[in-house]
Amino acid sequence: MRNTKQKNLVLEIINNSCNHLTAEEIYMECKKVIPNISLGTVYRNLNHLVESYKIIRIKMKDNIDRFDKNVIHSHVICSECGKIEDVMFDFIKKLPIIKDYEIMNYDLIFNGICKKCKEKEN
Amino acid sequence: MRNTKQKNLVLEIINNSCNHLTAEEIYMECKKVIPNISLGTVYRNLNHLVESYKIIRIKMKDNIDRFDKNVIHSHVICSECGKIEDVMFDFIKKLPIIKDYEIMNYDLIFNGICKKCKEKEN
DNA sequence: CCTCTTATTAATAATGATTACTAATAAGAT
DNA sequence: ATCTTATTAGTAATCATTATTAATAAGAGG
Repeated sequence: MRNTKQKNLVLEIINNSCNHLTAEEIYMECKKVIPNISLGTVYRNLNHLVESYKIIRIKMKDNIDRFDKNVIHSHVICSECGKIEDVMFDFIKKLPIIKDYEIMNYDLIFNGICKKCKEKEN
Repeated sequence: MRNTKQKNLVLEIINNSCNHLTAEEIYMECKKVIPNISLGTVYRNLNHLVESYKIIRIKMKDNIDRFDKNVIHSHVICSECGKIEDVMFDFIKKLPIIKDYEIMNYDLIFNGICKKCKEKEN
């Protein structure tokens, strides 16, 4: 895996963001620095960075992936409006031993209804 | 939400299967009973059943969703071959209290490398 | 510093899982 | 039985993501 300014930029954008960015959003941020960067390049580097555990991919119900720093934490997603937030609490203290598998990490997503949507319901 | 033989069939197929079926696989099973059932009908009912917590949706890296019974358990997925298996252990004893959210359930996926892929690597 | 190999890139086309649309049908309430 | 409307079959459209290709640039090894 080679070092490129495109790959470094994608990683830097994700590490410096507090949001859970989509590929399209990362692409727009990249263009501010490298105006002619290609969307395909962003997608390819996102895949590389996920595979090398530099970032994490969050699979959303709307089929638009989001990307985040690889810091141990979980997420809570509102089933109603799709809002996603970090949950900074270690529900799983250490990686479990699962027969016939070498476990690298885990994805934990809590599904629920946020305050705003709850109020709208009533 | 109305009861239809199509919706009941989709639910029955998922509840009677030990695998994590794709929409296409469920569609093929449905056709054995209702030959002219539409793929769109399967997708619509899958969405209804997920929204009403009758089944769960598993978002996969290959962007092909899989569906499973709504019984509390987790999954382990091989990053190499994509194989998915059940993990019948309650890592999270009860749903946590998260500020500003009413939590309904959670999705927990362990990522790792299976025995077969590990052996292939060496 | 210079090759040389080959991973990476920009630009664009293609893919395919899922959703949208529409007229016909059938739940199930009254 | 009638009526409303959610659901259906069939088909077309969507669009996030991947594939393709010729040109470029890491970075290894002289």
